[in-house]
Amino acid sequence: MAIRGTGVKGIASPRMQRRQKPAPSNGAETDVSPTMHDVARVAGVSIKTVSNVINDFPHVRPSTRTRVLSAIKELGYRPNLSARGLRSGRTGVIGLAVPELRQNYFAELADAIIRAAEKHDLGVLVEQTSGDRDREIAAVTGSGRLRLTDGLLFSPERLGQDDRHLLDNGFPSVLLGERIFGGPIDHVTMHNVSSAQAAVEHLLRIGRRRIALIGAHPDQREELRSADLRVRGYKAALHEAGIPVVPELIRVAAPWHRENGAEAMRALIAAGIPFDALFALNDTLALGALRALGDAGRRVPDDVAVIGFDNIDEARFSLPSLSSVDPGRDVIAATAVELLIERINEKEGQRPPRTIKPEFRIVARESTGHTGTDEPTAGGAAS
Amino acid sequence: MAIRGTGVKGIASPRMQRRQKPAPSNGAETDVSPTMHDVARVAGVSIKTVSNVINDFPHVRPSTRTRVLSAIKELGYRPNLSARGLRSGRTGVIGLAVPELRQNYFAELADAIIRAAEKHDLGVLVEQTSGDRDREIAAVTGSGRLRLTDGLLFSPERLGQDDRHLLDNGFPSVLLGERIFGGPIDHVTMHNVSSAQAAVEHLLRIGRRRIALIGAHPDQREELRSADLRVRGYKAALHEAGIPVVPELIRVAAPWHRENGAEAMRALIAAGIPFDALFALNDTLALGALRALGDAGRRVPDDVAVIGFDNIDEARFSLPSLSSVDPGRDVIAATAVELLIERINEKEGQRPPRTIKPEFRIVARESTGHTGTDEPTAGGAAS
DNA sequence: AAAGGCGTTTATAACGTTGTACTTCTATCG
DNA sequence: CGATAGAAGTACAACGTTATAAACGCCTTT
Repeated sequence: MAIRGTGVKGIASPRMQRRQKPAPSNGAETDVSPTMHDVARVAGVSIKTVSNVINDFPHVRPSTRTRVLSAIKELGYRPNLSARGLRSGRTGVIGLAVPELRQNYFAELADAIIRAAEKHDLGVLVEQTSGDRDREIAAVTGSGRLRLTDGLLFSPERLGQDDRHLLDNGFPSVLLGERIFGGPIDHVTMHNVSSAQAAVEHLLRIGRRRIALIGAHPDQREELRSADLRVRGYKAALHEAGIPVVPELIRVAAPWHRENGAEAMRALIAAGIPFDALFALNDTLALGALRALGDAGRRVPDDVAVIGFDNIDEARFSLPSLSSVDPGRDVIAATAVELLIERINEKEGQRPPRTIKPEFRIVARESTGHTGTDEPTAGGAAS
Repeated sequence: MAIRGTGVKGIASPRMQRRQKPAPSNGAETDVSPTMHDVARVAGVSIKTVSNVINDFPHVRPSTRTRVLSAIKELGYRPNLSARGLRSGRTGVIGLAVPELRQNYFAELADAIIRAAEKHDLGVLVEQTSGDRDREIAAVTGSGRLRLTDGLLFSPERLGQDDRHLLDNGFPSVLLGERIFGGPIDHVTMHNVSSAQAAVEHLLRIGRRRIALIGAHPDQREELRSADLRVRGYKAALHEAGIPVVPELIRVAAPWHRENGAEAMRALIAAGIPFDALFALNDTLALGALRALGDAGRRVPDDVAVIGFDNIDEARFSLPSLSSVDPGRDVIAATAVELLIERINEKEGQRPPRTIKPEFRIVARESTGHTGTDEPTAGGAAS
């Protein structure tokens, strides 16, 4: 009964689609994204042929191919990844969940991972868990935003050995870091024990005998956390050198931030225990300790030699530059991405989880008396 | 003609879909992701009702809602974002193109942006352009991977004023940084001139008169790059204080990396020109210069007071801690995300591009003789 | 008691792509 | 020269979601 025209009341006239496509009467292009249909029409072929060209399928005549390609270029066509993702079940994006990028270590890790993923034409959606246990759980169980992704690289900071079961989420995932071992999924980590041992041996080699350690975990139980593993390497090195372990030289610091490194060093100095070297369980702690040593008037490396762990970029430029353990970040990133891709492509026959540890090397710099250019003192493996 | 059974030759039997869904005869769930259809069946409603519940539409009876919600929970249903993206034209993901995360400044920027985006339920796909002009062009013109995204936050490092036109890509985009001004898209940047002026005034206030600058652009033309703008602020401060500008104290350094800061400082010292303060055009340069000052035996701040720009986290923990200009990174991030969202939601009526500059503040630390806790010496606006 | 009105719910058609099955064309061979 | 294999191209149906329009209740109104 309604007369053609504006409806009487709330009767909304069929609203125009957001992206209207005017009939391409003139040569000018519209501002909405063209689809395969448009390309097909311009090239005078079916949309499937367009698809075939785009996906490099065989059985497309060269002449047809060039016709389609030029239509694509002319229209500025770009595939709709949502549609492709819906159809193919793949989005071409993987998720990366890290505590926070403002922590140098994770920024560099993310950097390396994005580069590695890019080689495989994968995008990386970065999620920050902010050192929050619940957010880590959300990320790994998929409650989070990451359902647009094909898989997940997960670097926890709060979840621990007891949360192993959470990793078994049926979603392609690869674990990074040193907080959980023996979990149900692939894991790329590092030679914590042997590389820590090598770091301490480096200090021993330059004649130090009273080697402090900063970064032990507050609770006393020996677990599998990287802190515990590195402490184990520290003790092993001392043991093999026949040097007794002095408990007072092992200092707690958590989390591994600069302020805590500085704080632990101040406490160590205040305690009045003599020491001539420091093994900090990561570079950030070491940099904080360096700061506290400077405040206290102790010269590095003359009075105290210092070595860190992780070999973050900053270590090269601190004053003095910081010796460190390079755990092979680029290799870790590349390996993690490759494992994840394998899992994504895996049909059903779940292979058992793998754990991979790239080789490490000790990078000697000024803080342990090295003056020349960067040069690895020792490579290694065999954790 | 073919007998039922294996085909004679290449006749592929209709292959099963990758994700088969067994009839849900028993209570046990299958391992494939359930869809709205599954939820609808379990809840005994239509799929549209499920959709309505998920999208918090009105006109759903409470009893129906709870029934649907429990079905969702029971099945562990999770919406397929590709499908949603296809249908709605939105993916819920924005792109962030930065040079590289291993540069502290960009890591912290990305950190802030991811947090800001999360507040709006947006994911962030991070792309690294690696300081490569072609890759920056690819990112901004959309040739890259970012077509799964609803919009782009772009922080160029190579593109300059002459590339303005490239930004007009018809894709919702917001520009960050100080390399391009007056472009065709929204821009979130900072008060380069006035904040640089304030930084130098800070040095003047503590009695310094021969203030060096590190980070000027190699080419001499005065453009609109952040380097030029900050140099302008430097000169303005000196001018107002009635102090002549000494060209030899203005040192070139590019790009703004530690090594170049150290290098420029070494050159400055070698040139034998007296100076009692340094304004480094960013913190990274300042940290490099700090390193070189230390090597040369100059005390900071006693012999040379130093102030940087950006207020990266690291500035708080260097030795000595570094005074800096805080350009308001969190505000910049939040603003950029909000502008982008506005543009994404914009129908057609293109509002003209906007440029927004948050307030800045000067953070005085040890490198300019401040010993207490962090405290802003001056806030400011009005570029 | 029939007619409307409003709160709910549903059937169905997109969105843009790729896989399957089929058709048409071309060249080669006996 | 007709048969035929393979290359080249096409029609159509998914993928899982949301928007539209229409239908179904149930209650109020006349």
